Amino acid sequence: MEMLPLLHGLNPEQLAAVTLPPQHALILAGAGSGKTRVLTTRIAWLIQTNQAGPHGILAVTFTNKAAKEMLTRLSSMLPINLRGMWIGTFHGLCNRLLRAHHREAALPQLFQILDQADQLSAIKRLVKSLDVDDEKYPPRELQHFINAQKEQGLRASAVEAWDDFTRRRIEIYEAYERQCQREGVVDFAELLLRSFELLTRNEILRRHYQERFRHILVDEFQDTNVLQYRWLKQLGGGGASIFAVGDDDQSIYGFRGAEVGNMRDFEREFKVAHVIRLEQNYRSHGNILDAANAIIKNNEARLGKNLWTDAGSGEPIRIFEATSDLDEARWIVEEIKALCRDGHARAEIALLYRSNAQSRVLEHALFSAALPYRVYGGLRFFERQEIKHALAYLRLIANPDDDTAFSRVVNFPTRGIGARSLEQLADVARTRGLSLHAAIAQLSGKAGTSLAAFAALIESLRQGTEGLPLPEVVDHVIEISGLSSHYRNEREGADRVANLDELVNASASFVAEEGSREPEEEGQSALASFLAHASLEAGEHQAGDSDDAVQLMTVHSAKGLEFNVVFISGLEEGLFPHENAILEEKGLEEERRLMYVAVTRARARLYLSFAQTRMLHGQTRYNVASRFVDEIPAALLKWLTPKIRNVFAASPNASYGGGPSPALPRKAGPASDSGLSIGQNVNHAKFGLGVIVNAEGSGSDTRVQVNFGHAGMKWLALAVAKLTPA
DNA sequence: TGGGAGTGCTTTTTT
DNA sequence: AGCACTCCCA
Repeated sequence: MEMLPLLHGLNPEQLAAVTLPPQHALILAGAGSGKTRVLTTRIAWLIQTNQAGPHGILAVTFTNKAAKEMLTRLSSMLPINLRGMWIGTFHGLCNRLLRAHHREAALPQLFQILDQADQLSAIKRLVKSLDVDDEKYPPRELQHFINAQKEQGLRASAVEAWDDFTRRRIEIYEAYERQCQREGVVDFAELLLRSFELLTRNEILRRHYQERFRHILVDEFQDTNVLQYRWLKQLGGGGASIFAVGDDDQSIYGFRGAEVGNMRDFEREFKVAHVIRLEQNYRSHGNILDAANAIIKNNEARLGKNLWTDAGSGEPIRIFEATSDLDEARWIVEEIKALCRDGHARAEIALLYRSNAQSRVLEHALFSAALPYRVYGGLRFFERQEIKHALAYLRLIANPDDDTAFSRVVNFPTRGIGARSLEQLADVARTRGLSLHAAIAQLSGKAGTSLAAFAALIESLRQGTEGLPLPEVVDHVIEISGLSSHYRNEREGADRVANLDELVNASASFVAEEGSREPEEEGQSALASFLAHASLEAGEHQAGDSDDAVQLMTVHSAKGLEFNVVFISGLEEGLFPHENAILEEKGLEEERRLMYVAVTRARARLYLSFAQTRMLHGQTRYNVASRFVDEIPAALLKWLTPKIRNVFAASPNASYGGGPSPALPRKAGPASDSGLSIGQNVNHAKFGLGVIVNAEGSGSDTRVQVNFGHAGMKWLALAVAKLTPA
């Protein structure tokens, strides 16, 4: 018997994973080990060997991009129609489930989805109407609280009230639930929780889906939160096989509720017979992998895994110590220029940093050098102001009781409806238990007139678009609402007008795509699915000016990507690892995983850099090199600057070779009469080598703040502490 | 109603 | 420093 062509070229572990008999499986897939390939080949194999039909497969990812990628690869592997297959994000699939069973889920057919920003404004509105003290209960904090509860699977009634403060927050959570229900809107976490509850409560539906999906495949399993895991357990509870792929070493979203522990729990609770490890890396050269392995080895909480490659060790890792953030940026630009001269494509060069604030200096330097670049992580299409305005009008057509949408555009473009009128309206709505829109009819006087005119506008939009194809609906709404002319008259409005036009195009291509793919949603208003699409998929990040551009992004957004050349900048204690994370063990381990992710993005060449001083939040900070630099074996590193100032290495006496000494701003401060100055390296008997970052007081009262790296930031009295210049 | 001044925040981010 | 947000005045 011959092997299916689809299995050709898989290594033994990949093959074992792909062809596993129907049983629960945990695949530990290291960076660059062919994870997506295994996942898609597994699906193709199940179908080709008739173990499952497309109908019986559920595949879950975290991002729309990953879902799309999977679908694309699958359709090139299988010459069949994949329509019946459920591939998508957790949220997308839950949306699909809730749309199909909206009645059972107690939702209006055209329920709207609140994105993060919508949710926040809904909470702000609620806080105002409940007369909550927003100093004590900041809306942002409430939003976080509510989402955290939902992600634990907890309704307001189930949250434990341990103190008065929490009790009040629970009341607000409860009021928020009522408000959402009244308005017919759901937030992201609600999509998950609501569909989980639907399946819990409704045995018939539960069994239907449990019996339908015999194979459940999960991508990036290390990123699942508590609720997502329970959701999977429930769907798989009818004897399905769950095939979970993940990498605990790449879990970098703990800060927003991702639970790496789910991997261990899964292994235990589902009695996974043996975990398959994909450790052969097809991406990076040996030195890069060795560095990554050496770094991650310092983490305690690991399932354990060691990447290897047969690609040869390749080049050493280049490391540069800059005197300042500006100096660092300048050096990076010079290096990139040289790389481009050597024939490297700009798009194959990535510039990574820990936090977005770092991009400014880099962008400036790239811009000055006329190097095309593209920054990821900006405002996305569906998040733009003008787009959200247009969508709000569309939402009001679908559901005039959507108070969030109502509030957004009731006076935009301005039509003389001021804060006073809206307060009046909100009062009426509250006392009578009506939506803002419904409350208009109860209002008289001047406020009543202008608001009635707005209600009439919404009604005319609804009537004027009835039966029209979606793109024409969108176009009509943009024109008649006054948005279009408003932005045309605005000085800087040209881009916004263009974006509104683009929205019409987006709706047209949505219809074109959707019509060919979603037979199950027939009969449902195209408008509603378009609105859901807009919420669930915020759209491409801001397009770059040029296709062949240097790629700038945070380490987080680099996950899943790879480049021939990678720069990791700002490798400084306090920045990377971030100071907020250093204190707790878990935080530091997550930072280290982040570093691991960063390093493993590189195929052939990796640059590391750090700066002695950096401007942050309007203040100059004095830094020492990141501990992660020291976790890389010295033999793998090629220093482009003499190795000094590296507090973790025991060579404090190395001198700065050649050139002028680093241009540290040495202000004559209180510290100077002791022979010490800011920016100076010092030795301390207990804490070791550090750098002075701040000083206060004078004479015998002088205290200095010293960054000791490992030992942290300390304030020391000069009279007491024995500090010697290093 | 809109803009100017004052205030406060600032890790990472997808859905 | 830079940005978002609020508040107050013309």
